Amino acid sequence: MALASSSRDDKAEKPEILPMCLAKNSFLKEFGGKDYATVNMTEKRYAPIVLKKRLKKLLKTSEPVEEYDQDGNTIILMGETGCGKSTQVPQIVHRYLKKKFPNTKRTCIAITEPRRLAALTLAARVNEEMKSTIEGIIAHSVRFDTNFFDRTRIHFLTEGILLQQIMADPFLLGYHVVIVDEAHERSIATDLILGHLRKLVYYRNKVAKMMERELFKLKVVIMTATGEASTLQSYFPGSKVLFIEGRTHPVKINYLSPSSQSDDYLSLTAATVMKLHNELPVDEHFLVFLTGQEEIEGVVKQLRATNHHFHVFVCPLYAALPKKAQENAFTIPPYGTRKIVVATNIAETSLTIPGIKVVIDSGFIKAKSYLSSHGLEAYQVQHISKSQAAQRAGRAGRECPGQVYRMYPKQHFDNFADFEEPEIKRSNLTQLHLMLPHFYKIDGSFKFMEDINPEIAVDAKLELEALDLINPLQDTKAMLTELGKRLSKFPIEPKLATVLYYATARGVLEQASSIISMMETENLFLPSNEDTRSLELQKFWAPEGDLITYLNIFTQFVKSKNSKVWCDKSRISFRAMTYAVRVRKQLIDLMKRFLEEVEVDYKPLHNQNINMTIIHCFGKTIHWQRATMDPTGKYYRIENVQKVKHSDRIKKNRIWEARVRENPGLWSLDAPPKKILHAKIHPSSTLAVARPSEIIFLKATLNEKNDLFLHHCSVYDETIANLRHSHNEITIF
DNA sequence: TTGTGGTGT
Repeated sequence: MALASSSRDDKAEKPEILPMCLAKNSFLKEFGGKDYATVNMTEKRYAPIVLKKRLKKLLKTSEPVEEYDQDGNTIILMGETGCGKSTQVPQIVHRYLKKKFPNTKRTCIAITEPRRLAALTLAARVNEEMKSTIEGIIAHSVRFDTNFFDRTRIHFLTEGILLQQIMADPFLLGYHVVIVDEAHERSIATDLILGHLRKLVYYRNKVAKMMERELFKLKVVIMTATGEASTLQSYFPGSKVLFIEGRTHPVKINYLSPSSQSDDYLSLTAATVMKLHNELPVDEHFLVFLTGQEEIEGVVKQLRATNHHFHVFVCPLYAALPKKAQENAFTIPPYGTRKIVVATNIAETSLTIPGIKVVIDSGFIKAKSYLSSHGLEAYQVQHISKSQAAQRAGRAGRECPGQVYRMYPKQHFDNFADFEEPEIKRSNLTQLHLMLPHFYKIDGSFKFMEDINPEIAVDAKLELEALDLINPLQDTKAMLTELGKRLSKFPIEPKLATVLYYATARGVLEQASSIISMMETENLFLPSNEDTRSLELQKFWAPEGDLITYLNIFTQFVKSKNSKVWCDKSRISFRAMTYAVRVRKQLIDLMKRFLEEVEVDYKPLHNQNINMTIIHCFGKTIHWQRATMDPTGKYYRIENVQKVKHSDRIKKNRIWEARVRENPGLWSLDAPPKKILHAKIHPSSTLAVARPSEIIFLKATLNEKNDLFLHHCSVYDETIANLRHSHNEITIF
């Protein structure tokens, strides 16, 4: 790895990128500062308790801080993918710590990854490279899978796990160095972690200086793709920036000539693939980037149907495709055959396909966006960013020099945004706002790298207020209600956590957690033709709708003793079911733990339909997600004013009628309606055909064609709505 | 009458 350094003062200068072999020393020089190798602290034992005490004392007496000066303790490490930084930097840091603190019982490095698979494979690879014979020195932690020990020195974990650890211990006393990998991906978790670390580095180092204990320092390494450094650098004032040389091969870029451009990028892409297939050597495999399943299947069909089919091996690749079919893309095709992988952005970051020499880039991506005017997440086809185009092109140069064919002219590329919008700007932030008070704990402040969109924040707070999880009149740091505090640690959406709480009070925790864990799975059903699907579904189908159908499927899976054979026969994903079982156990365990100090009254349900009770728990919690059918058979939202028990502010902002303004496709909340936009029950729902007159839904999405679809639907008529329970509500103190 | 990609002590 090769590094060059730059400080705040010479930002304008183009950084020098040095060859690989000099990397280690320059990194260590920056990492250890001047006193590297001269400091030899002797720590008899690891002493986090002392550190915690001093940190608390410091925070009690410290003045508000304008700028969290990193004082050289944060390093921003920029380098292309494939430069080896994810495996090398943790080892370099590990050896540095060992040398610097030779008598310390234990030092530990955390490395966060956005994806489970990366955390698992990197830990395995580093373990192999270091030839470590003691189990657990290098460990991984992802949900449901950890091999972390007290003796662990290098800990690869997902961002989600580190967030949970921050909420449990904001000072991260178990770590001496935190490395944030793939920071450029800017997931919501990345943004929270970076926002926390910039404060923590400041305070940990202040205490370390006061106590003259090097060991109490926290150092942070932010590893990111090459690109704009100034945003990160000003967010971490006093940080060092280093550049690492890449290990990828050159990729020749071919743009579409302006004369051949067309609105129909699909036909253009398919035609280009066929043309290139006829021109290029057959052992140069293709990777085609499109936006979604439907497009991909269409193009795949087209490519397979041509008379070239003897020489092409066409593989679709998208997340919903069963694992078995996905594996085709990773195989070596028959001799004399060209492999053509047609993929979504799953192949952009998550999966690396061997043997690719040519990339065909449509220039489009299907991405989530948040429509704050009506609190909906929408999926829309958009232009990619320049950095995504580079990322896609890079896929052609993993093993040898390659080329990319961009289905857009250079002039279009020049108009692309530099980077994609970070997830925090295009998502519902309800769950984030429930976690946020934990991040104010250190010194009562928190600032994101880029401010949250205020409309999105208002939406999130209103929903949390409606759920009684926050008190909006309080400061952010003290905003959570007692219930909110408890539910903030559940790994599910706040509204689902609240459903779980009500379900517990009514003695149907087990059933509600089954249903919720089923909703957490993706791609539950294996592909099958429509006729067999409806036959199979009959076995589980519940007249009440999707929620009880999920419960039936779960119950029968458990009855089958979690059998894969049963799953295959029922055209249900075994992977999804196994996942649901684990999520369910986690939810029940968490709920039991949080209710330990609370009296729960589990009265048996008598003379009452248990399914109605379960549905009532959902409907009562999310009463603003009720919808009713109009005479034309389409759905719109209803509001039941009597049931709105929270503040007037919410009533004003959330008159949940499905109306639309001039703008087609918008589900207006409060503006005078000009035109009513109707929602449809999503075809995957068991109620899509029956279409009962009154329903609740757990999710609404807007697709590319402006169809507003309701998901996870259940019948919810007046009988259920007015259900009275003899059970006591849980009171939480 | 249909689903970009991730993630959670």
